[in-house]
Amino acid sequence: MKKKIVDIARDLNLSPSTISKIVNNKGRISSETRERVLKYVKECGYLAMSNARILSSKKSWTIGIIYSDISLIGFEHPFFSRIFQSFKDYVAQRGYDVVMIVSKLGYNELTYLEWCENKKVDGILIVMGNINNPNIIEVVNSSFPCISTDIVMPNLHSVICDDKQGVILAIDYAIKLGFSKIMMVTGPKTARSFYVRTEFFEEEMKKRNISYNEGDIITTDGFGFSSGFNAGQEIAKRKNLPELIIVNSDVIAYGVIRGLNSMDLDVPNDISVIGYDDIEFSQNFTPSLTTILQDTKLIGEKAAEALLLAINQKLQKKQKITYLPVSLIERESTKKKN
Amino acid sequence: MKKKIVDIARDLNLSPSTISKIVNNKGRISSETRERVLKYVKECGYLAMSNARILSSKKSWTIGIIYSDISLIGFEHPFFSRIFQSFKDYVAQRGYDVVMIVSKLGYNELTYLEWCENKKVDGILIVMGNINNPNIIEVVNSSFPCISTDIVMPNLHSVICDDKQGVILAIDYAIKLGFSKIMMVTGPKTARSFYVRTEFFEEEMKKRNISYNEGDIITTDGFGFSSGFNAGQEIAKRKNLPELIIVNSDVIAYGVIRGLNSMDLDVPNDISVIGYDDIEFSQNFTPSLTTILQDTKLIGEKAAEALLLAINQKLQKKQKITYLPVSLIERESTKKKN
DNA sequence: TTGTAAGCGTTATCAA
DNA sequence: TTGATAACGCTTACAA
Repeated sequence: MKKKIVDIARDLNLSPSTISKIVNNKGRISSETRERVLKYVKECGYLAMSNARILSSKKSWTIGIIYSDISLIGFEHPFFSRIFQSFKDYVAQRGYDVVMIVSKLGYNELTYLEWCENKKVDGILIVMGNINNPNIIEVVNSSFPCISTDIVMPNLHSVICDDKQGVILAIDYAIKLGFSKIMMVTGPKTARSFYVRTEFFEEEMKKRNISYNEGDIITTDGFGFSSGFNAGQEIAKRKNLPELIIVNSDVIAYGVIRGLNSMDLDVPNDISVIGYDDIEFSQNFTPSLTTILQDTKLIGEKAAEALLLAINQKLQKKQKITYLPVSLIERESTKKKN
Repeated sequence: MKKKIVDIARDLNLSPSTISKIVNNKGRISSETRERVLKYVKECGYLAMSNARILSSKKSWTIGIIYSDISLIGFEHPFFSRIFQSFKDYVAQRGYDVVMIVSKLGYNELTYLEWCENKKVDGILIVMGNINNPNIIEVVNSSFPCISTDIVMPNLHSVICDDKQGVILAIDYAIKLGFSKIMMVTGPKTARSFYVRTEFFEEEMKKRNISYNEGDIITTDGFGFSSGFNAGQEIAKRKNLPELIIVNSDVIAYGVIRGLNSMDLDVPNDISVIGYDDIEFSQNFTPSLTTILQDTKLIGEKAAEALLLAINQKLQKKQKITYLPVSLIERESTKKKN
């Protein structure tokens, strides 16, 4: 049977509170007894029972995770899965457990906030969420420290990739290849990333005096392959073909390529294509996809770091965005002019 | 401020223990007070503080999840992610929270078992694990109820898809298409599923009197695209080409197809290919992949159901395997003979 | 520097 | 049918 704190205390002829102070690194204790206790504690592998500890202290050493939401993708999206994984590893190293927040627990319908209060979580990670979800809004505006690796909204600290840099990398790369007839295909603008990337596209194209018109930005009505396929076919029908297409998602990009193929246009020989995300299959597509890589591991770590900071320093909540760098991976779907 | 049980008791002029009994559906209470309490409890949204409850009772309403392991894939593997998601939803409906089990919590290296004891979890799901991991072996042989959706071992109840049926479906489909020169490409046999599928392949081929020899089963040395690519090239070099190849993983299958392509062999015109898993991209490959679909949602639900049963009935631990049906999805990578 | 005692919010036992 | 009271195992004022 595992020893409790009273057992340790008895064995060492000390009081439980002394043990507690030592293992939690609080109060002033003679270095002699401190070492004696630490040694013994290590020997018998003592660890304070999680629930008793949480009950009697303010801290729970637990972080609640809001994943999935209205969108049905949830855990199946490798982009967010990776972020979650790296976040989890980072906080685990520092003693935090990670619990999935659910809004229905048994017969009770709970708001996220109620759930968090009930569990006394120390902080909350929104891996993936929806800014219009009242449940999320409530949590963000509560006193719980929060961090997001997806949504951006008032009162919330978000750790996300630098979409502006991504677009710039893509455009400059296109220029370097010798192209000036550049298009963008983007997913639904309800998603923040798709929205801002088109904004930056227009901005940067103007800045570089590259002409383009409205029709050079196509917004698909879905997130998947087939949306891209349709866009690809539509592009192929135009009399004035682009030389290069920047697509704001690898999945859609792959659809675009096949759509072009279906109209007898080759990538990259007729048209070059740049994707976004670098999903696992991007290197296995035919052609393999030149794309903008987002470092999901880094996102998870930085988010974890920021959240733990907020937890420990009781920082005032305010909107903040931490941008992380992206990079361009050169593969076969793009090719120099001529 | 949320009401505690004492607040409720005071408001209603009852004792905390009475309230407790009612919300937990225990003891004999007059239906009159029961209803009065239930009504009030619902009104003010009272919910017992999780940690206090766990501390004073035997049950924690928490299930620990062992995910990822020696293999580095972890959450990035959509197959397991989906299982986890559906498991989580099922148990949440019945009042259980789900916590990731980590083996390092702060400065303490914990075994899985120690962690589970510390958290007093009610049961454990092994989404993905390794049978050689001492940590896992220890947990499986402990008194904690366990369920696995991946590994199979003594003392453990596993809920997995029927690999035999999958192989039979593939072979019979090949026969239906008119083929008799059938090969199998499999991933490393250290993985249970790859191992048993090759076993079943040999068994069923013999049973049907379809001739094949050793060389007709290729074992790749990796799980990825490139492993398949190499296998595809190797096959293409043979003088005696197969008519159909059963590949035990979609990812590898895609590699095989490209490997064949690289040697000027077309799929399905020269050779048909059947995959396994039905990953998201299987319908978007060129050609789209005929494959064996595993119902991940069902796996998660059945595993959850079985685990909750084990928890509530304190069943004796023993090895057991629950097989779930698979199905064949017909797409473009296969084609009738001639 | 160490110990005492109260308290965290429940549930469980037993008595009324 | 209900209510006292003692756990549950820990932390934390406060006292020594």
